Amino acid sequence: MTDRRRASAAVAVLRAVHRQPGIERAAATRKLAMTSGLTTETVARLSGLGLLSEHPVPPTGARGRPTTALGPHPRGPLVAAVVIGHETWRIAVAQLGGTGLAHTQRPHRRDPGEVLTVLAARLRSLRRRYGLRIRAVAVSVPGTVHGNRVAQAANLGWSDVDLSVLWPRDRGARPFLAGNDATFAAVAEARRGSAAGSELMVHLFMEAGLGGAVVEDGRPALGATGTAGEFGHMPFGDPAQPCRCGARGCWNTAIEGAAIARMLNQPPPADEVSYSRQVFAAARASLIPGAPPRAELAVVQAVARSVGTGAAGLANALDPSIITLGGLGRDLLDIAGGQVYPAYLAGLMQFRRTSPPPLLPAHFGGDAPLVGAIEEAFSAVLTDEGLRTWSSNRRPRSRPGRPKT
Amino acid sequence: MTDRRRASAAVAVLRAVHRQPGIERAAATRKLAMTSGLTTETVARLSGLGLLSEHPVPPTGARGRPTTALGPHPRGPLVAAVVIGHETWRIAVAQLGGTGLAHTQRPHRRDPGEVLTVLAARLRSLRRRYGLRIRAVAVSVPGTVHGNRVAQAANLGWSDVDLSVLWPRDRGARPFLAGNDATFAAVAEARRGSAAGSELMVHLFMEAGLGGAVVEDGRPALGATGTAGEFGHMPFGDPAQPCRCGARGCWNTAIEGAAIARMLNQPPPADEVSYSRQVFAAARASLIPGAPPRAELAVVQAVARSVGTGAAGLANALDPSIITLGGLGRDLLDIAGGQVYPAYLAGLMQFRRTSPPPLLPAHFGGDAPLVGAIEEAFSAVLTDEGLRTWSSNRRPRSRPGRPKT
DNA sequence: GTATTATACTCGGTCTACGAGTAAAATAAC
DNA sequence: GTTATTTTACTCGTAGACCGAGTATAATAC
Repeated sequence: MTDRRRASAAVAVLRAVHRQPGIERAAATRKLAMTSGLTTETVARLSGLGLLSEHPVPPTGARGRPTTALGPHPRGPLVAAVVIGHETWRIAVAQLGGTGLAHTQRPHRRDPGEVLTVLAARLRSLRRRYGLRIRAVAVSVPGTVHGNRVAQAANLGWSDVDLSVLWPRDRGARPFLAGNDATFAAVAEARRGSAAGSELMVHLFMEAGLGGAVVEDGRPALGATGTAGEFGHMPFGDPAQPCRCGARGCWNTAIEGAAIARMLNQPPPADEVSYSRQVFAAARASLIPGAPPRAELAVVQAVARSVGTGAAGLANALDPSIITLGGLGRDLLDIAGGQVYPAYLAGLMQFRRTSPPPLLPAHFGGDAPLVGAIEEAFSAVLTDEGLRTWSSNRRPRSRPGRPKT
Repeated sequence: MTDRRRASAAVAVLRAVHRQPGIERAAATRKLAMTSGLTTETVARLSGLGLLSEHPVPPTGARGRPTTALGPHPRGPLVAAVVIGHETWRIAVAQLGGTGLAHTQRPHRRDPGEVLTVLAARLRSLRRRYGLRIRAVAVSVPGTVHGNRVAQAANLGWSDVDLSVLWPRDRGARPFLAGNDATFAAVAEARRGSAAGSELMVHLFMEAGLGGAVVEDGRPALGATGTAGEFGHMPFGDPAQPCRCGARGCWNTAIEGAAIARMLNQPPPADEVSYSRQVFAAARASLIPGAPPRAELAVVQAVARSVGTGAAGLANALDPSIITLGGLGRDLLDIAGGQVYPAYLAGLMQFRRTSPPPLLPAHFGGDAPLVGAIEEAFSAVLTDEGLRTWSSNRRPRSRPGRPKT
């Protein structure tokens, strides 16, 4: 039968090392409730496979035989992460633990063909350089992603773009994941950011509009078609306001750049992300003592109240242990936390107010989608299946020495 | 290490039989991707343990050695389910597959002490009658449940009531689960109702207010504190309307009995559930051709639009494969489907409209919480741990014959 | 009757993890 | 300095679950 087991001890150890590089053997043994014998076997096997390395730890002064620290192997598995932003693209290669080995960032002109051609070339080059060490690729896009296609990316002006050209399938069938930037950002916060270790978190990612994700034990809720997390299209707004999505009263109509422009009696901006950033900067400037009051501040405060109320509604419905605000949401808390928090508390059901889920700024800024993409790529690698594939790739050269001629 | 495996083959077979009693051995073998040898071993073991029974199947006329059908064992494990409703309580005992062996329903006077005393006595009696065959108990309450306590149950007038008195812990530590009726109703629909087999469903359960749950692969999303699913307290309503929960603009303020009374310029009803039912009945009556138009119909239609719009918002955010409407929601679709569906479609993001998640009436009516409670109780039983407990309980009498004197 | 087909059963082998016992490498006590 | 204590690592026999190849069984088809 197709392997009915959960993560084997080997995968559990790899995941523990990925989550916390440098974790000590003895600590991992306890945390995973393993017997010391199993740890010995497992670590020996994983080291032999080139999956992790052991290092001595500096003496602690405590009694007992010293343990060792577990870290990524210098020739161990890697993942590639690609982030297509509204002005630049980024590529990174990361090893176990999430630390990067390579990183490139370039501006682009939003032409899908052009961008994908350049990125495909970069990925080919990485493939040549790292070979089979690259075990998975994740691509983040600021838009709606269905399978490997970008259905719609408003801020890029893309629609129905096939991303699978970036990573031709090879015999190894290495995982290729495409996803929404807000979802990846949420994963980043849940695994390594403000919500690290949380069982159930909600991330609200505010850039042009509002996106995000529910993340349970580090796994994002992707929905039936992979398009969950469009929180900006819940009817938390004014029912009279039409939204670009075709509905009315979407939360986004109280938050996104076009909404801010409307409230400021300005024409709809061409680049909403940059526009919102400017308005936020202006609002922030008027906070400086003695600075003249500006209309931008009042608008940002209105947005803040809307975000607070909506966050409370999500807390009521989903009962998360924590909510994080990313992207411009971090600035929002900074500039108008005095509006966000009261609105949040007021929107919570009475019984939730005694210990409300913390509403915190995200830990990551612009790196969030990249970190999340790396995490998701590793999630696809650190499985029993991934372990099998890695082992079988290495088996041919298991006997060290020159290849026979 | 503490058993790292997923459900063993034995548990997988038990779950398959529970899901589909009478499933054929050969079909189960294929469905679970088992080898025939493993099936032989597993079925023999489970039959021997008194967990399931084999029956010949009527000849199909097809070639090949005939298979057998798998069903619950006549002395196999049972669960008890208790449903406390706003006017009556119910208790049922069910065997593998969910079919009932016993069922009682009685009216009550909403006095917590009185109700719990009677229910505890009934459960003691069931315990005497069925002994250790009862492996778990689930209790459904129309209110907010934290652990084993009812935090608040508005329609019962209960607050801070401890349910654990119903089921004293014994050595076996048999699972005792308390939960919200809407959550159990959602599970019922997801496992055996309109959304049977769905990967990701959202259930909206409308009784006094709106509750429900997101159910993924049959498992309800309970939230960090077990109080997820309070969809009625998302701000989908008029921001000016105060809600009993302490917030403003809750969806409930457009839907619940008090809201309906307000819209009809009537005083707030004492029993909202009954009141809403009456209004719905009046609205339904005015649909009969030739009947005089009634204000109730317009109000129910307004409620319908609100439900449709909100359901769309949830679909946008959560991307379910199906949404079901239970409780009064079934009547709502019946009476005012012409308002629900257009509002639902209009509220969906453009790209979801080409194949929107079906919005269907629930399959179960008043039985939904009972069926869901039985399902959840069995979920707690059909695990490796549950299997171990059952086996160890039987081990003493493993050698058939009279007990030694 | 014999062939074909679908299913069930048998049994040796593998893999994972347990658990009890032993060894190693540090500090603490005398 | 030697011995005791503590913590961790390693060894090895055993148990359990499942695979997989081969065999047996019970039906229909020819």
